[in-house]
This record gives sequence, C-alpha cells and structure tokens, in this order.
Amino acid sequence: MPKPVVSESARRRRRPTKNGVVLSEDLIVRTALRMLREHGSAGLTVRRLGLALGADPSTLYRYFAGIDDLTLAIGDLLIGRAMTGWHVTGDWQADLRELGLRIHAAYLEHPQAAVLTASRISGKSHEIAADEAILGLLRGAGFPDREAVRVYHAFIDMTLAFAALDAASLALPEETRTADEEMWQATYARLSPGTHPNIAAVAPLLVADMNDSAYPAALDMLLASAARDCGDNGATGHG
Amino acid sequence: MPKPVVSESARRRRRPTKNGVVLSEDLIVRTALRMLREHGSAGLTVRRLGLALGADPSTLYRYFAGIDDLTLAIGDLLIGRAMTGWHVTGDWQADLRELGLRIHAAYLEHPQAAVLTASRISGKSHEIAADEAILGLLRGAGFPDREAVRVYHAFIDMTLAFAALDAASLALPEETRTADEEMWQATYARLSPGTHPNIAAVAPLLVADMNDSAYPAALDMLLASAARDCGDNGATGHG
DNA sequence: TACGAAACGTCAATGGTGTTGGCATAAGGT
DNA sequence: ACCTTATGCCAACACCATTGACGTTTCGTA
Repeated sequence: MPKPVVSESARRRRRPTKNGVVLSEDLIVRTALRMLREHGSAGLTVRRLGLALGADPSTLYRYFAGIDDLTLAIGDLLIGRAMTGWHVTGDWQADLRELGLRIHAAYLEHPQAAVLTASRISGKSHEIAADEAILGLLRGAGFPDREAVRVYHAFIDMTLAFAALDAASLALPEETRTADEEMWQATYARLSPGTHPNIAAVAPLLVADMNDSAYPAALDMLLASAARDCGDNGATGHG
Repeated sequence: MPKPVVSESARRRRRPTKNGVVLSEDLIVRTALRMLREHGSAGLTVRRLGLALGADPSTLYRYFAGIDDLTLAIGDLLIGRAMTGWHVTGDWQADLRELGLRIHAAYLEHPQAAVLTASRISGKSHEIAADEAILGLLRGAGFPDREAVRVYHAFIDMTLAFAALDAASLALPEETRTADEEMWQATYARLSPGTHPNIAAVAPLLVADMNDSAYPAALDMLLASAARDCGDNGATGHG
C-alpha cells in the first residue's frame, strides 16, 4: 500500500499548495467535473488536474486511491444533484416520471462525466435514497413485492442505460458528433424506396426524430405498461 | 499523414512477420476480439496486439489509421453477428422480441468489445438492414408512420442502451464485478427497516433479481405498451 | 531473367499517461 | 515550544499511442 488515503472527515491539517490553493475532496471533484466539460471525457488526467489545481499530480493520491476512485466520487456527486429538489406528490406515475427525467437530465448536464460513471454502482447514500423512494412509490401504489422489484429494476436500469447512451453521443468530439447527427440526412434519407421501402417511407420523420433522446417515450411506455399490470392505477388515468 | 493505410482489397504483397505470421485486416480484428476477452476492455493495446500477432506494434498502423478505427471495425463485426440467422415469422411482437434479444446477446457475448462500440453509430450495411426490418414489422402491424418511428426509436435505443449497460458490468475486472454483485447482499440487505422500510421489505427479492439483466422485462413492457396503442395487436394477447 | 518501385515489417524516439517511494515542511495537539 | 505526522513536492518507473526513417521483400514490367 503506497499512501494511506485519509478520509475527508479526519482531515485536520490543511497546508496550502505552492500556489496557495487549499485542497479538499470537494474542490478536487468539482475541478475534475470542470475539466471533463472543457477537455472531453478523455481529457481528465492526473497531471492536468494537478496543473489546474496548482498542485503536484502526486498530491491527489492523498485524497483518492486512484483515478477510478475519483470517478466514483464524481458519479456520487451527479447522483446527489439528481435527487435534490425532488419530492413525492402522491401520484406515483407522475413522481416516477419526474424522478427518471431528473436523473437522466443530471447525467446529461455533464455528458463527459456521465460516460465514465453511469454504468458504475456506488452503493452510496444518494443511490440508496433513490432506490428506497422508488420502491416506496411502487409498493405504495399497490404493487405486490415481486412485481414492485421487477418494475423498479426495469425503471432504474433503463434510466441509467439511456443516460449512458445519450451521454456518450453528447460526449463525442464535436466533429464526430455532428457527423453522426447528419447521418440520418446523409445516409438514411437517401436510400432507394426499392431496396429500403420502409426507411424511405418514413425518412423525414427519422431525420426529425432520431437526434432527440428516446428516453421520455420509452419511459412513458414502461410506466403505462406497469400501470396496466397494477390493479390500482393511482391517479388521473392516462388521457 | 504518417503512413497511408492501404485498403484490404488493394493489398497484394504479403510479407510474413519475423515470426512467420501473415497479417490481414480480418486476422487483426479477430485477434483484437480475443485479447479484449482475455485482458479486459482496457487490455487492448497496440503493443500487446502486436506481440500477440508476432508483429511490431507500428505494423498495425499499416492496416488501421488508429486504435479508434480498429474499434469501429470490431463493432461492425459484432453487428454482423447479431443479424445472422434471424428471420421474420409474421408475429411482429415475437419477431421484435427475438431481434432485440439477439442484438443484446451478441453484444454481451463480447462485453469488453461491446463497451467500446455499443454507443457508436456505424451507418453500415448490417445496421441499416436491422432498421429497415424493424420499421417494416411495425408498419406491417398497422402502426401509422409517426407512431412506427416513435416505437422504432424507443426499441432500438433501449436495446443498445441495455447492451452497453449490461456489457459494462460484465466487462469490469473480476474482483470489482463480484464486489458489485455482492453489494446487494452486503449493503442493501443490511439496511435497517426503520430507516429504509421498503428496501428492507424486499431485500431477498433484490438480492435474487438485481444481478440479472432487466432488459427482457423492460422489452416486454415496451412491446406490451406498443401493442396496446396499436389497433391490431398482432398475436396471442398477453397471457 | 533482371530491374525498379513500392508495400510493409522493424527500429528508435517522442511526448503523453497513472502511479509510487522518499523527502522536507508546515500545521496541530500537547 | 516541542513533537508527531499529515501532506505537498520531486524524481523516477513502466506503460501507452503514434510517427519518421530505414531496409527488405515482393511484384509488375521489360
């Protein structure tokens, strides 16, 4: 074991760096988030992070066991942001929908960071709080336990999966991303009706739709299906 | 431009390596797939690939412009494998379900490779063929164009998103992966009923379910919801 | 059959990366 | 005021992708 990482709460002695910056776990994570935004998902390096903080790269290993540990901390921060400000209203479908959209949005606000963390499980406090809330909504709506777990699992994994997928495309280098977006116009819209009748028939709709996230539509379908399986379908109906 | 990459078809003169291996694009891609399986998703390096092929690392730049170009070629191979052997039967729900499961399975057969490629769009022939088939099924089932595109978009993105998410967890280093899998037992199953009543109530179910993919359940919910929105709901009902 | 061009494998070097052991020093508790 | 030690810094290691120069092999052509 090279250097023991001292837990943030046990930290007492704060010595400023050469440049006068006083480090902290929170400052490092927030700086890392900023660097991810500015330099892309491959642009977070220990050396560059140290430079941005005015500290030697090796100093960061006093705060995080490695770069993987740092990315987990970043993910924890994103989850925390997703959960703040969300409250239960009593309409389980609307509440779940709102929570899903919030998580999705929180990740997409930092696509480069989301790419690194969306598929990792932290087991930390914010994640647990979200899980407890989701299960509470479903069980409160009358789902039997087995069914509640099934819906919960589909809901949370679908949300994280879409967050990762949509983040990945937002996090591509600018030129690659626009090339991907123009693919529908440049490739699909030009296919012959003879060889690809269905694509040709709906090409304008594809061009218009495919660059938006399918998550809201998929989420609504999941919730609608869950509501139908549940005797008590909660609130306002679906009109 | 350092070295021009000669297209595979234009290749004429094949000189064996020091170790007697005759290189080819296909051999390199298949070797890369094997190395990804053996050394994990971060274990594909030009040096190691060269070593495995008995060739100097720099030689590979005669075949691929860079490591990104190589990963795209790997993705193309995976998509091709997903589509082979699938045929339309006439039951659009069953056909879509089968296709989704096939794509998901093809990626999960090479999780380390899937992580690198699942969120990239190729626009190549196999991808286009799949899109044409999906749209054909939906329009043939009676969905109006606008609705067909909506369902198509949700279906394909959800499938790729789950493929990427599930692949990511399979592709973790062995010890990290088992640690994640044991998280439900070690963390969630130990939460107090006082502070986390819902998690505590369903803990055994969570432990049993959370390590399987939620994709089949989510897929069924999506298809069920789509069928309900479609006047002609195709086949057997929902049992 | 001999030649010349170029395909292509190899070597060596560049500038990047995460990570670590040793060292000096400043900050607290006492 | 002292002593412990947390913590920042330095130098180094082993690895990475990529490239430019070089030599050798292979082929089309004469």
